[in-house]
Amino acid sequence: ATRCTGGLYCKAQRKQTLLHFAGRRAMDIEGLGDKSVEQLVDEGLVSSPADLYALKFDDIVDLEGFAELSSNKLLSAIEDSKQPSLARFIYALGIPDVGEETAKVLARSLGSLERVQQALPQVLTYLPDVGLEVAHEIHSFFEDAHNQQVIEELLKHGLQIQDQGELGAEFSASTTLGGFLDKLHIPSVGPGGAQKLADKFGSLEAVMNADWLDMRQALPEKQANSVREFFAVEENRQRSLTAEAQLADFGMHWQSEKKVVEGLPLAGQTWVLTGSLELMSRDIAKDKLESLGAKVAGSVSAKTHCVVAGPGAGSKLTKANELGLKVLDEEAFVVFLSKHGITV
DNA sequence: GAGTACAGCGCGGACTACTT
DNA sequence: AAGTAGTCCGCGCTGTACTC
Repeated sequence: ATRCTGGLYCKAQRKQTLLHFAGRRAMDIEGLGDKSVEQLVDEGLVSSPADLYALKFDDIVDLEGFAELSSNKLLSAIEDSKQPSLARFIYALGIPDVGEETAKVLARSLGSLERVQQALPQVLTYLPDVGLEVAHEIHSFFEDAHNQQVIEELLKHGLQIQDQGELGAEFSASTTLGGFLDKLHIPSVGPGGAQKLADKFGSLEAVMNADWLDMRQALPEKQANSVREFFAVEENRQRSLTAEAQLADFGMHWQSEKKVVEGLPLAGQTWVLTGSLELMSRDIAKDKLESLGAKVAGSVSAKTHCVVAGPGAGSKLTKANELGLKVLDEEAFVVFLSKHGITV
C-alpha cells in the first residue's frame, strides 16, 4: 500500500490516527468525532493519542461547540477509556495491516503488550494468518521511536491494559523444533528435511554445531551442505539464536506435536452473517459464535459451514444457495444457540 | 522422492453505498 | 450524520505441477 510519508509532520495523518484511536471499535471515546479532532489538532492541543489524556477542562472549553457540558462529557469519556482490553488497544494503535481480527490474534496468543512489542518477525509468523509481510509491519511499528514514546506516555497517563496474561494455546501449540528450523528457510531444506534435523539433533545448538558425519546421517549430501553453509554465516547464526531465545523467553518449549483438538463445538468452522439481524446485534451474534469456537468471516465461500441470513440478505445468501450451504434464518439461529446453552 | 515455484482461493481490512 | 451491508484488493495459505 502507498501511504502519505509525512509521518509525524502530516496533520491529516495525525487526525486519521486519532479518529481511529477513538473509534467505537477501538478505544470507544464518545464525542471525539471529525469536528473535535479537527479542532484539537489545528489548535495544537493534541498531536498524538497520548495527548488526549493530558487534556484539561480549560483547554477545550473555549473550542467551538464545546461549552461546559460537552467539555465535561468528553473528559469523562476519555477517562472511561483508560481500561481497554489488550486487543482493543492494539487495534487502536492503527498498525498497518492490523485490523480487529489480527489484533485479537496478537492479544490472545501473546497475552501481553510487552510481548507484542518485543516480538521478532520470525516469532510473529507463528501466529495464524500472520505472514512475513504483516510480521514486519508489526515489528517495525513497535521499533519506531515515536510510536514507542506514544505508548510509553499513554501508560504514564494511567492507561491500564486489561487481560494481560499467559501465552495462548494457539501459539504454544504451533511451535516445534522442526517447524522452527523450517522457518529459517535454509535453501534446499523444506519441512521434511527440517523435521529430520529436529529428530536427529533435538536442539538448535546441536544442529548448528553438528559435525559433518552426524549431519550426513540426518540428510543427503546436498542438503547437509546447505545447512552447514547456512550456519557458517554469522548473521544467520545470530538471527536463529535470537529468535529461539525469544521463543524460550516467551515461555515456549518445543513440543513434538502441533495438533490441539479444541473442545469447542464449532471449532474449525467458518460462519457468515448477512442481512440485518433483528433479535441481536451483529457484534453480539459474532461474539456468541466465536465463543463456540467458530470463525466469523465476511464473505461466503466453499469453505463456509453455515450462513445466518436475516431479512434483506443479498448476494451472500444467493451465493450460499448456489453452493448448497446450510442457511439458518435468525429464528433458527437463536434456537441453535440455545441448544448450546447460549441464551439471547 | 523431496524441494520449489506458481496459481487460485479464502479471508481480513479498507473503502463505498445505502438506509434510517 | 451515523451505522451497517456490500464490494474490492492484497496477504497468507493450500494444493499442484515442475525440477533436481
